[in-house]
Parts: sequence; C-alpha cells; structure tokens
Amino acid sequence: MKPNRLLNLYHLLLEHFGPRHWWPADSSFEMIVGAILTQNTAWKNVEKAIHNLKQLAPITIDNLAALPEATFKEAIRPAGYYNQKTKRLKNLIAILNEEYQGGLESLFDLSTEILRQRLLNISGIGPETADSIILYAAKRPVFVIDAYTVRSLSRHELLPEDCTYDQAQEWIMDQLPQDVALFNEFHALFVALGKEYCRPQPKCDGCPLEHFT
DNA sequence: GACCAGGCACATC
DNA sequence: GATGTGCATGGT
Repeated sequence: MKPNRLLNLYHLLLEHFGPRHWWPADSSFEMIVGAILTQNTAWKNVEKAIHNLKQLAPITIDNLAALPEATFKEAIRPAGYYNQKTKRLKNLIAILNEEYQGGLESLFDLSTEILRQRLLNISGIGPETADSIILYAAKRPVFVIDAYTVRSLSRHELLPEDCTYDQAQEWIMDQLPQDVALFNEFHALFVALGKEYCRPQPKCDGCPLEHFT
C-alpha cells in the first residue's frame, strides 16, 4: 500500500461525514470518565450517565471522590456494568490522589511511552482506553484502535480480520504523519463509518468506501 | 426476543 | 499464548 492511500481514505471519510468534533467533554478528567464509561457501551447511554453525574456536582476528581459509592453507582447505571465501572473509576481516582497529587498534570508530563505504560498498569484501563486518554486528553499522536476500525479495514481487505490491537495500530501509524488532529479526526470517522455502514449485520450497504481501491 | 454497543479482567487449558 | 466467560443497561 502506498503511503498516501490511507490518507485518501481519510479524506473520503471526512468529505462524507464532516468533522466529528471529538472528544465531547468539558475537561480532560471528564473525557477520561467518559472513556471508561463507554467501554463496550453505546455512547448514548454514557451521555445519560454523565448527565446524572453533573446533576450531582461538576465532574472533578475531588467531587467524584467525595460521592458515596451507592450514589455513584446509581448515577452511572444507564451506562451498564455499573459495579465494574464504579470500581474502575474509584480506583483510578485513588491512584491520581495517591500518586499524582490529585491531578492530571504530573501524569500528562510523562513521555508518551511511559504514560501509556502507567495507564495500562491501572486496572480497568486497557489499550483502547489508554490510547483514547493519550490522544484525546493528553493530546499526543497515538492512533486509537477499536472494533469498528478493524472491522472496516478488514472488510475492505486492508487488514486481516483477526489482527491484534497492536498490529492494527502499527499498520496505521506507519502510514500516516504523526499528527494529533489527524489521528483525532480519523478515529472518530472510523466510528462514524462503523456505526452507519459497517455493522456486524447487515454488512456494508451504501458504504462510502464501496468503490475505494 | 435476539443482537449489538466507542472493552477489560480473570479463569482455565 | 490462545480461548472462554462475566459484567448490565438501553436501542434497534
């Protein structure tokens, strides 16, 4: 594949869907909360959970830390897996308070590589959540892979269906300029493509990449 | 009623 | 290292 073919695909998607304006959040910390809440969950349900939290108090580390567990669970209930996600968020907040002076500054001061390692070591944060945080909150050029990305690319025979997260990430990042704005928009466009045209069933119908070669 | 959603941890082989 | 399972609500 020529270096610019993937960029062509990007422009095709951008033209079709327009800018996605990701990530929708009022702060870096709110973005991180959303990243954990949206694990294997429709964003629509996450919006309800975020809304519920905002009714209780502005979404800050201190405010969430102060919320009783039962109250917290009830608020994020619409996002599903609420027991697990409560545990994950409370754990993350505890780590920020105990090891990072209760903020994101010292964490985000780390080099991209160290930052990624630290995030992956936190229980409840896997590769996609870690990379989402690095790209959309810390604003470093790391490409976020998700089920839509792999499904879209494999359906167009650009990647094998069973390729791993790291393989897909390396394949994409090797072909693109390491640019935060580009990675931001491109990932969001893959999600838009996947939602509308690349669902498990029925397969591609009217897909904007139908004639992509 | 089945299937899916902007995953991850953990058990078992 | 690969494969399977639990987690849970809400929309189509």
